[in-house]
Amino acid sequence: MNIKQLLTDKTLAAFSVLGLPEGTNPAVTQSTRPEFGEYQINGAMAAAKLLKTNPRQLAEQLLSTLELTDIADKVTIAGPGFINVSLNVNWLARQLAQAAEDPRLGVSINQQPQTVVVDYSAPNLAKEMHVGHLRSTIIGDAVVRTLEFWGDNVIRQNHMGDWGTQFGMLIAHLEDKLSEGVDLEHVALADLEDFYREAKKRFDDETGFADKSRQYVVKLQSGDSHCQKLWQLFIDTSIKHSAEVYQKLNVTLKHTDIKPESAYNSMLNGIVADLKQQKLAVQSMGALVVFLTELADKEGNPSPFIVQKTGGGFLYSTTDLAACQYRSHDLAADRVIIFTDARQGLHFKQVELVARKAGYLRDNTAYDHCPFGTMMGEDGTPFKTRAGGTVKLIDLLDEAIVRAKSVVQEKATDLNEAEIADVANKVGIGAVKFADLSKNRTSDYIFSWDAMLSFEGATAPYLQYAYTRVRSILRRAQLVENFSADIVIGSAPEKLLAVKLLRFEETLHTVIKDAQPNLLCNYLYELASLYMSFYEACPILKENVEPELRDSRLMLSILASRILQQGLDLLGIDVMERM
RNA sequence: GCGCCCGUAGCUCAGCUGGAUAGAGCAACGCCCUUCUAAGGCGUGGGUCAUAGGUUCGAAUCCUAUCGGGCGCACCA
Repeated sequence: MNIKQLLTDKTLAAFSVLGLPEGTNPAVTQSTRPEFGEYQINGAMAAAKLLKTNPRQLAEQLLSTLELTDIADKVTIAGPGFINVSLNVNWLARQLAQAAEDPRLGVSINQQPQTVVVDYSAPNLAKEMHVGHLRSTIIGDAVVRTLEFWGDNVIRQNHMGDWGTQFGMLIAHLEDKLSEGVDLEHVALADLEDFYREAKKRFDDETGFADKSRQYVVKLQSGDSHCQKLWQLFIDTSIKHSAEVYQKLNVTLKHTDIKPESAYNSMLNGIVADLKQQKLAVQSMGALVVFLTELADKEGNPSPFIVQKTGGGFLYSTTDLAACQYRSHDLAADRVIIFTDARQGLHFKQVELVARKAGYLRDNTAYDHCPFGTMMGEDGTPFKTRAGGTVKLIDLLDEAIVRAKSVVQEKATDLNEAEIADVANKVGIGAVKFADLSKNRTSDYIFSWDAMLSFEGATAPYLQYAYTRVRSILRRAQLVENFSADIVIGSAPEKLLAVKLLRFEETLHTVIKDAQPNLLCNYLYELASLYMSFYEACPILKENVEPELRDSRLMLSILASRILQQGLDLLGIDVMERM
């Protein structure tokens, strides 16, 4: 059930009867204040402006034409031409009854599924995952889960960085270590982060090492078997690390979703040859470049986009073009969504321009780069540890779980050790994810241990707690299988909760359209909050509650718990029965 | 220099295609556990929506300029 859509359709029908031009925006929105009902139709004012008529009069015409019998109790005109709709409680109750019978909780299923390729997480395999990978990984995963729930055909692609220049450096360093007789598995690759730091130091300081590294890249990319064998060791180690992180983070990415940069290697020569042949790419200062006049500066200097380095090497631009070709043509994607930080905005703009011109992206493939902000420290400067290094993601998650455990032990009195461990895990991970997912900012993202691991207010634990409260009631009620009862909405908290429950689908659509899970976070928080108010104000299992009223409230509780669980699951956050 | 993103309560952030009196959480201060889990609820205080113009019935939202912050602009990804 999508109330907003329903009212939009009704308004459009009325517009059509009134002879308003096609495309007039009904502008149906959720009401801004309780006294304005639940929805308001603002389209009359804009339409009146267009037709140069009196908005109030047009609103009155619209009102007499609108067919909202049963749906609305009261439809009134206010101010310059607002139309306020107050929904009928019996109608609401019927919609809720339908949602309760539906495994999809009343959310309709996509009638025209699209093939959507979602590129997310994409860690650099030369290092361990650090906090900078958090956003792409969990935002991408939430959007993927939501798209799948809606019914799209989703193809996850973990565009792992396994082919870059750093691997030359790592291989060169590893080779030296091996010649010193170091035990490979246990020493050299035990801590990829340390290993990377050592190699980087040599790359920067040691004469000759950088050149040697570059030679190794060329050897690797041209298929040298010895180099590939060493390279494979890094890849395997690193993928193992990332799998651990994904599991701990409750992220759906699997080994089969990995489509790393190296997977496009065989396409790169062809891409470059084709760009030359199409006269899109030209030689410039030794490199092969596509000049983009669309992105020229004020003096008319076009923006350069290098597709092949001096000396013949390929770069990520080449790989991303190949990825466009593969996704749009081979996978037949209707939409490609890429989650990376905002610093790559220009790059993806360039990729899309070139890919469209060259035909690597079909016209009917949407290409959505969804950026997010750089991680900042609490002082507003780029985020680092006190020692000046990066924070490993796995360490962050472990700390979250430890902190959660101490809170759980303090608050939960009747849980055994195993239950405490389980709750701590779900609360800690949930808190980290919710803190991040609930933010919309595309610029600065301020990282704060305290904010992230605080378990009060608008946080995952609040939602999880709301869920356990509902479940506790449902357990006590000892409901029979397939319990069902009439829903009667008699009080304000019940109506507020009812309307919110019926806005689940509406919310999911906005999440999908803009690839913004924070909208789902807001919704779930408001739902939990309204349930908490309902819980305090509307007794259920207490004495002197009429059986009909009790059963109706149980129905509302069942729906609330199911939507909370489903919504949190779309965010990749688990719930539990007790906490 | 050019370009992109951003500036909303003390702090962290919402605010959907322009709508009515700009909302949450944290922090502060009251109240509410013999009664369905107090990780909770109810209430109070807190705002020149960076600034200045413009567009219009109506602007936090759109346009222009300025100031402030972040980031990006040729062989890293």
